[in-house]
Amino acid sequence: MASEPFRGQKRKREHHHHHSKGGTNPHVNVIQKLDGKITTQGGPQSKSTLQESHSKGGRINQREKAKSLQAVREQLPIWRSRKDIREALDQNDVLILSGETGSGKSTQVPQFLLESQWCKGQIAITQPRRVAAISLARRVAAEMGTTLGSSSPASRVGYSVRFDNSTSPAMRVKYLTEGMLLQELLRDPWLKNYSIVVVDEVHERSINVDLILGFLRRIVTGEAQGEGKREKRLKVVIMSATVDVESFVEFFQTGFRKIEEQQKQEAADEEEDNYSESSWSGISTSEDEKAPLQKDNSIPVNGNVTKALLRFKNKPRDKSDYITINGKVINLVPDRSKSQQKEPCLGQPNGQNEEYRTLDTKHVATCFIKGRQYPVQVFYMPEPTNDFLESSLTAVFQIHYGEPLPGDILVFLTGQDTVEALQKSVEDHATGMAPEMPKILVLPLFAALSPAQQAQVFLPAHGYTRKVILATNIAETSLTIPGIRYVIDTGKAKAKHFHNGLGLESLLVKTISQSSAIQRKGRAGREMPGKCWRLYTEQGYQEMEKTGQPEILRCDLSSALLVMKARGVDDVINFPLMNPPRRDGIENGLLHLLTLGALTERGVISSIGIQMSRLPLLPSLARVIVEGARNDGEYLLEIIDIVAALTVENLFLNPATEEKREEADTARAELTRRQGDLLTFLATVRSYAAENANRKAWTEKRYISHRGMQNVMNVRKQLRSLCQQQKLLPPSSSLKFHDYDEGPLNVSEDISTSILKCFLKGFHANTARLMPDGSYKTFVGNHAVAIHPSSVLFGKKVEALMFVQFVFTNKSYARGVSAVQLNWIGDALDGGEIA
DNA sequence: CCAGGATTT
Repeated sequence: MASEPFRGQKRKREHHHHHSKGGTNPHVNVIQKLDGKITTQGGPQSKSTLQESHSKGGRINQREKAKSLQAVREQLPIWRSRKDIREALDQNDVLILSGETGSGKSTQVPQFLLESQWCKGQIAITQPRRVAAISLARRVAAEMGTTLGSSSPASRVGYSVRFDNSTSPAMRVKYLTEGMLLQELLRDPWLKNYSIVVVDEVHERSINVDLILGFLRRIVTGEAQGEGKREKRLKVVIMSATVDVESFVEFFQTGFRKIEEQQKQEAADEEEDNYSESSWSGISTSEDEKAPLQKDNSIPVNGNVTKALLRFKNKPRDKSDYITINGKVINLVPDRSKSQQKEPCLGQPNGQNEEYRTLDTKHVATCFIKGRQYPVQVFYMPEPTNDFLESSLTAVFQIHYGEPLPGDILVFLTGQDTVEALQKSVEDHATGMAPEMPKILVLPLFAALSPAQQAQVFLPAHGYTRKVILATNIAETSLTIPGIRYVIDTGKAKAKHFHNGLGLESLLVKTISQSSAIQRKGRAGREMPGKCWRLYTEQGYQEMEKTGQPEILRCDLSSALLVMKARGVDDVINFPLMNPPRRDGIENGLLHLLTLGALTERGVISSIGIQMSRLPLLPSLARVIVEGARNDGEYLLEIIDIVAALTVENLFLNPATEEKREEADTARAELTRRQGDLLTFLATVRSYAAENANRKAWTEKRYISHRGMQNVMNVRKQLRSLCQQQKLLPPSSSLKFHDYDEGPLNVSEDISTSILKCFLKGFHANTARLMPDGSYKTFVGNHAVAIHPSSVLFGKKVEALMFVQFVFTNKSYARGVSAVQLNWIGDALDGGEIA
């Protein structure tokens, strides 16, 4: 074993919060399966205590339960602030509430506000994850002494997540996922159902949260224009775990300030038409400079060259950004300033909401709530390490020899490869331990693991044994593991990053942020005082970014832009975002939507775009569905099956041993199609659907995820239903193959070709051709690309490829690969996707 | 010539 890294180490104590016994979650007693993920639930709200009953006795029981929970509520740190929180929102539109772990904010804030005089509608609380939305709703229902959602029409608490809606008419408090609120925004742009929207876990800065904050700011400040305004004001609560309250305050105040300045400006404009120059994000706005940004999007196909010359121009007042393609001028930001201006709406001074206009800082209140966590002692390395696996190994045994039981160890690693490597080395070393030492049980934990394997982590080890859990980031926020007292933090994680010019995403190991490090450390202090070993120096910690980069700065923006366009945001460049993405990222996303036909030449969402936006899919995949609906939707059911499979990650499991891998290969052989992964998915979905006897055994034999296939069937059902609603599919009664239980497993060559041609409508930019040396080069940009080893086409040579994902890890890989013909790619472009 | 951090509609 390597030398001890922590000898002569620096010690430091952080965050000694007050703690009283009988905290929120002293023991965890229920394992709940949801969506293939195992989650724990806190003790007091265990499943058995929440079994709803419609009998009278059951209701009395509920009330008694709620009464006993009241005492627990009053112990929460946030309880003392309930009056302040209510008053803050009596006087302000926005409250930024920063509450540390264990403060009770996610369960209590909605209950406090329910009693506010102005709160007549529903309260929405958004969560980034499904499980959180459901378990919080369950907890709050118990505290309020009411049944949960759909179990009774009188229920006052419910939740809404995809595939699982538990709501009722009398409901006042609704927990929902961020994605669900964005979906509601499509139907109800002013969120009229709600008196308050509470946005929880904002510090995670998911792209959905950033979009939601933008939409909420537009509503609450009056930046949003158009018809259908609210009669009552919307209140907004932003809840964050970290201390960077400032940026959220600034974000909302900017909105209020902007409206005031706009109104002053309008008054001034009565006298003088002001054409002052302004610039956005460093882009020159000079009129003389004809092409401040110019890009050659040449796509050579069949000798023809489609030139997409991108030119931007900006007149600050009318924002008529446009692209020129083959001499055609196409607006990206349509000018609706003439038609939209004078509409009286929320927040404008001539309306009944005059108090909006008293512009001082009173629009935005802030509040800080102490958390309740056990103290965690932190150790740093005296010197940086260049081999975190070796350091982890040393640290595991240093803890095992030096720290008492009970107390399990959680190690944060980067991915499946590092988890498996460390598992092997820890197990090897453990065999050489003295027999009187406690045993070590090593448990891997990452998303691709089967639910049964994930469940191992939550079971107590029997005998004189210490659990060592080797996890990816999944254990940082998504899963909470009981019994952890020692955390080893490598300071690394894999992060995805989208590269605009290349249309390529990378998945690379990066140094984590300080807030991630704090979050990881906190995993040791949930049930008792703990210790955290950071496999980097204290200086290393100081040099980390304070927070991680928001997702919106790291991803393909076409999806987010379609979300905005479909919800009436034409001027996407001025949509309020806390961290506006680079201009070229927006251009790229808009251009992508344009080539998909989701936008018209004027930059307005097209009928195709509207259809796409109603599908819970990436724009490219949504476009494939819409394409499949043309020609009488002949192959749309097949396409839906494939798309459904594409949306589910880790469908085909990767067995740990070589032997099992071969077993999987032979079992899957009947599903494999030489045309590639897409048609292999089709055969898989149909074959699974046709299996009536034992679907679980069917998946196990083939090393296919059972949960994953169940998910595929859910998505398939949803896509079919959405397509029927939009008349992309005929109603089910006249549908020949409504369910493929009887459908053919194989499709003809002609049908395969038609299907792949539909996919080219969404993915013509993701194509590559075979080079003389046997490698593949993309059509767009001529970049080298290799077929991913998980593909059925791995190692095969075909004249051209189409792929669903282009990702850089060790090198550039194509995933979701199909064999196509060169001339199909030309056809896809001639078909007029630039409508 | 050999591999996918985590969410979500």
